[in-house]
Amino acid sequence: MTQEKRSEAKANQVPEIVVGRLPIYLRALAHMVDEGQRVIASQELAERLGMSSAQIRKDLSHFGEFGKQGMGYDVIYLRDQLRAILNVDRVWDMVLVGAGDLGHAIANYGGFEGRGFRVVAVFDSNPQKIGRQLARCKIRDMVELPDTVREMEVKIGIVAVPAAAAQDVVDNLVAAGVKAILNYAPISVIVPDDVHVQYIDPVAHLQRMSYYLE
Amino acid sequence: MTQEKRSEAKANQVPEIVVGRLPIYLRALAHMVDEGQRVIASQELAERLGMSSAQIRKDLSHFGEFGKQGMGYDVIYLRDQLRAILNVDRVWDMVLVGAGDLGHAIANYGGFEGRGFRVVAVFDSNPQKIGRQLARCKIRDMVELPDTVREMEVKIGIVAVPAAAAQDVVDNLVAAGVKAILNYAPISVIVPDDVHVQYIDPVAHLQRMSYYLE
DNA sequence: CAGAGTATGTGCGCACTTTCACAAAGAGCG
DNA sequence: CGCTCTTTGTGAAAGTGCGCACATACTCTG
Repeated sequence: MTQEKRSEAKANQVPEIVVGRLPIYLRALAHMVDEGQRVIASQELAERLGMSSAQIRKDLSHFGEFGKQGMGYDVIYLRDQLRAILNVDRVWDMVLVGAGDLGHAIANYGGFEGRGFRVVAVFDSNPQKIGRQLARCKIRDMVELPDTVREMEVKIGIVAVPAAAAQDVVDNLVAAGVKAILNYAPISVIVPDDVHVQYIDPVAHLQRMSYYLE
Repeated sequence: MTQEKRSEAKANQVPEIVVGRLPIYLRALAHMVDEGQRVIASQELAERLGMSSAQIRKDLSHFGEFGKQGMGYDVIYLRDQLRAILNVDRVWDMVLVGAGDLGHAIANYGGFEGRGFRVVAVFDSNPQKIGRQLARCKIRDMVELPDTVREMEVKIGIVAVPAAAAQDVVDNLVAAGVKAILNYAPISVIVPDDVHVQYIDPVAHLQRMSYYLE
């Protein structure tokens, strides 16, 4: 039954908002493993995350029963289950487009490793940059993008180009078969229904908070 | 009436989820201004952002009446109104804690300027780094943080330190009077009710998408 | 092994969000 | 100026999400 529930989860349409919280739980659990904590109650996890324990339990219940009544959750077990649910019990290859300052920071970011992702190719359209080394990758010409993405069967793209170029880059990635895009350009892009986009826009977050300031 | 509505907006508790969408609208409008578009209908804006036009209209209606029936919205006017609502018709000073790779990337990020924010001070606890120049700032010792934040009356802090140090840094910022924190460390932190926190965790966004992959 | 204590998983109702759909308001044209 | 066309702003309806509260199940102690 638990197994059945887990495999049906995607068909059963787990709410997006729930999926969005799973990485938060996973992040917290990973730290607890580091700290040597073996067991955690939804109550305590909730306090750490500033949310209600019922929400955590209900979120997890979409995917199965992971806790032991009277005890709580085995930290390592739950972490591994969440990794499996989120498909990060493997490593996903990503291509990075844009080798400017931002692209450099992303390529050198140490936080991907160990959490399920890595950059395997970098592209830029500036001839000055093409051929240079960036982290473990040689910077390639944008025109090579379609072939590379297809050959390597990459499903995730990171966009780190100026806003004006972002939609164009996204169209290229989508045409090449990419199904998930992490967009650092401060602009909303349009993609087909079967492609996912997430935005990294620190300024948008800051503005959200500045509303409440003063 | 419009004016009244605007000034009452904060007391009237505009839903957080609405406030969170305003920066998205502002971002899109800023681009339209650049592109020379003068007028926009909620319909067209909605298509660009992949949402419903009714939602845009209802969101804006929390703050006043900005459109002209039969015409749509004056792009520049609406942009300026949103800037005022979000309090970014001024420039907010921010302190950055952490001068590692990530801190460097943030300090050199050109996207803050022009959208209402700037970094005015950088701190690190590593004696090797203290005193060095980073962007326009000299890196200061963490022990100077409380005095500096208070003297400069800074209300926003950016955390770019390892996860293990994040809660400690946040506590320091809060004690010094910071009311908004942008946290790049991949860990949830605890703050008093009157302090706002937003998280930048690219991996969390990636995991959210990898759930749907394969 | 029984009884006390603890924490899960979930049905239910409330609250919040989104969408629908339309009256009202302005633009433009003849 | 009146008629048509467009698009806003918004009540009301539909749809989602959240937390309470409790039955259930497991642990631990004596």
